[in-house]
Parts: sequence; C-alpha cells; structure tokens
Amino acid sequence: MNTKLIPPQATVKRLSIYLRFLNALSKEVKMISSQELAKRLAFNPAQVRKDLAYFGDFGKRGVGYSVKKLKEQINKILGLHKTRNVGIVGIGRLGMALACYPGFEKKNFKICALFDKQSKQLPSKIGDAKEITDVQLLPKIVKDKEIDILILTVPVEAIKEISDMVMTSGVKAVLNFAPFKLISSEDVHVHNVDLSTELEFLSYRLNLYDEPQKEDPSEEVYGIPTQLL
Amino acid sequence: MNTKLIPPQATVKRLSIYLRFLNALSKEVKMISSQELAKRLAFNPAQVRKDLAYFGDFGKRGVGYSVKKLKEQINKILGLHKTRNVGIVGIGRLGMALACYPGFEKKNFKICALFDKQSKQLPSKIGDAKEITDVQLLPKIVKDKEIDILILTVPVEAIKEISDMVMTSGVKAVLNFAPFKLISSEDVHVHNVDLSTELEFLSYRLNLYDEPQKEDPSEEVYGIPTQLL
DNA sequence: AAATCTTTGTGATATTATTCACAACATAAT
DNA sequence: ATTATGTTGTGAATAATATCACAAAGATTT
Repeated sequence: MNTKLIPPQATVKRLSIYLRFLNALSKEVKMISSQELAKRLAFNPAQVRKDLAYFGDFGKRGVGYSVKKLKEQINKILGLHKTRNVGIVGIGRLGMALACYPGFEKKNFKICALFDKQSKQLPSKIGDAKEITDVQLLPKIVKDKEIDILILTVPVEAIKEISDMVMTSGVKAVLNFAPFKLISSEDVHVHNVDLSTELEFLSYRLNLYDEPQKEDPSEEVYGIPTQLL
Repeated sequence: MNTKLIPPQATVKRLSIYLRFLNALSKEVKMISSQELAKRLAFNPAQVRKDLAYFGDFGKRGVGYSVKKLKEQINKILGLHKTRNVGIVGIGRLGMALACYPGFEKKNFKICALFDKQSKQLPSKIGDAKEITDVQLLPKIVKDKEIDILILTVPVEAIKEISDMVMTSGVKAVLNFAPFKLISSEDVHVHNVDLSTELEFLSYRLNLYDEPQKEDPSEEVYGIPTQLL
C-alpha cells in the first residue's frame, strides 16, 4: 500500500470533508464506493481512493468502503478520538458564535476557556455557564487547563499585542480569524482564516464575468474546477 | 509580460493577503519590495513577483512596488472597486456576527438583506437598522435588491431546503458556512467554508506529533511548509 | 561614466497534486 | 466453473504550482 508516503496537505483537508459527509449519511447506508463519494462531493473517484489509500487499505474490491469503518479510521487519522482543550481569545460576536458552535464539542474539541479584556462590558457567563477570563491571565490558564488550541477572534488592532502572548503561552496550535497573517513558529502551528478573503475570491470571479478578458475566456479556463468549490 | 496566462487560483487567494497587508501599512511606507512583502507574509519573493506579474508590470527594477499603485491594482483585479450587494441567510450568532463585521463594508460589500425564518424570535432590526426578512421572500428580494452574493449561515438541518431556493434565486455567488459541501452550478459560484474543518486540520497536526509515525518523521516532512500557514 | 548594488520579470527546473488507465480482487449470475 | 460486472489500489501520465537563478534595468557610489 501507499502508507509509506507522506499524505499531501490537500488530502488531509479532504478527509474532513469525507468524514462530515459520512456522518450525515443515513444509518441504512452500510457501504459506499469511491464513485458515490466523489459524485456527491464533486471530487474525482481516483482521488478519493488515493486519499484513503495513504492511510491504509480500507476498501474492499468489488464492494466499496464500510461507512462505519471509514468513519472510525478518519476520526483516528485526524486525531478526533482525543479530546482537545480549546480556548477562545476575544469574545466579540464571532468569538461568542464559535463558543456556542455545537459542531466543536461533537468532534471532541472542548471549549474550556474564554478570554477577553476585563474592561469590556460583558456578561461574565455565556451559553452553558462559561466564564470569561481576563486575557492577562491567558498564559497561566493555558498551562493550568492544559489548553492545546487557541482560537483568536480579537479585533485587528489587538492582534499584535495578543499574538505575542499567545505564541509564547505554550499552546500548540492557533486558529486565527483576525485579518492579519500570523506566522507559525517552530513550536506553534498557526492556521489563518480570513472571512474577507473568502468573499474577495468570489468578487474576483464575478468581476471576471463582468469584464471578460480580451483573451476570450473559454469554459475551460473560467469554468469552475471542482476541487476548489 | 505574463498577462496572457491564466493566473492560478492560488495566486488570486494570495492577492487578498497582499492587499490586507498593504492596507495595514503605515502611510510613510511608499515603496515595498517583493523581498519585504514575502518576508512578512512567509511567502517566497519570486512567488510574490510572479503573482503580481500575471496582471501587469507593476514594479520598478532596483526599487520595488509603489504601495499606493499596488493597492489600487489589486483592488481592481479583485473587483473590489465595484459595490456588491450581499445578503445573509440564517441570522443565528454567526450570521449576526458577519452582518456586523466591519471589514465587509470597507471592501465595498454592502450587506443589504438579512433572511431568517419568520417564526424565529428575533429582534426585527440588528446593528445599524437592518431588518430581518422572512426567508420565503428570498427569491423576490434577491431580484428586487439585485443581490450578487448570498452568505449562508443556516443550521445544517436547513441547508437542503434553503440551498434549492438559493441556487435558483438568480444570485451569482454563494459563500456557504453550513457544514455541508454545496456544489457550484453553471450559473452560481459556490465557495464553502467549514469552521470544523479548519480545527480538524490543526488536530491532525497535533496528532502527528503525539504519535510519530514509524517512518521517523524528519523536520522536512512534518515541518510546516510556509505557504499553508 | 564606470562600477556596484538592488530589485524586477521570467525562462528553466523542481515539487506537488490530480487524473487516467488497468491489473487484481470480489461478488453475483449462469 | 466460467462469465459478467463492479470496485479497489496504484503505477504512469498529466497538470498545476512553487522555487531557482539570472539577465535586464533602475539607483547609488566612486
């Protein structure tokens, strides 16, 4: 099998998508083929098979993949069988929304600390009895509560000050929503998500159609490559 | 120059990141080199130059790029000079957060309609006097207000029903936050963002370090390739 | 004005990711 | 059993993306 090779980044991202789809599947569906998976998710069937084959021979020729087994395997590959302690920094509307997002707890991400500036007017508890802690205590709390991941939803003005504290806090990974590219260090994995960027990508595409280039855009060129959608 | 070639998807996404960085730059900085840009954003300088060269010869040899000119150019390339009418479907916490996100209006995305189920208990106005419209009226409002982009922040249970309505509404682009992969059609560009997936990617990486593979992961293999971070 | 330093733009190369195409296996039907 | 049908796993081919390396050109120093 394929397992000796390093799975591409792109493969890992797709695993999440496969898993989400499998989880939403009716319990009656016991087996699924790469063909069916690919069709529903607009991927290439060979790609689906190759993605899965990086981690083992999960399928059965002539039959397909056991949904149950596949879910278990992907859960394990993504490390979702382990509980991860998560903190959220910056409890504005977005932070609040994430704190209450039910999808996280389902995947074993345990939101166990919320940080904000003390000065801010806020209810001291949100949702299911989560307190808000002063951000100055972040380094201590990260250690005490063994927080693995911090989600940053601070306003961009605060990011410089906060990011220094976060990057040296001993946390292992950061998911940054502030519109500022945080760079990973040797010890801390950073993943940046920018909501404006996502909209801007759509804007670019709309703009292409509004003002077609002189080169006469063909279906192929400006059509929508499935893997990005 | 390069302009005849089709710019890669990846290039377009980076343009957003360049622009955001340039916008945050102090007004004193008049010129910037690909070197400096790349260093701050953890890209390769040649990549920065190539990205920009797809759209024209914006730089000056021996000097660099005019910050002002570059901002103007990227704005134009991404179509941010045009106002786009945006609607948000599903006014839960996330929808609310996006409705009030100041970054959108700055980039000429005009949030001009909020949709939700009428039955839901909600204030009829949020933030700067935005009303919530019953989602049944969506097709009509999209046409009347000439909405270009719809942002979907509905719960996953509702996505099937809503997506049919959205995809046939005449809207040109959709940004979907529901944990369900919506597929683009010929007429509608869809871009999916899944918040769980982003966390799961970090989880995968943490898991790699917890349980190193038998193959003895080297720095190179499991180190962090800059372009993803 | 020649030499030096800088930085762009881009061919050439390297790396990464996707798709094709088919042998190997599994099941079901005859 | 043999044939027909379906599906995986994967080498080989292709495509997309990133990086290197350097000529061309602007700026600066001598």
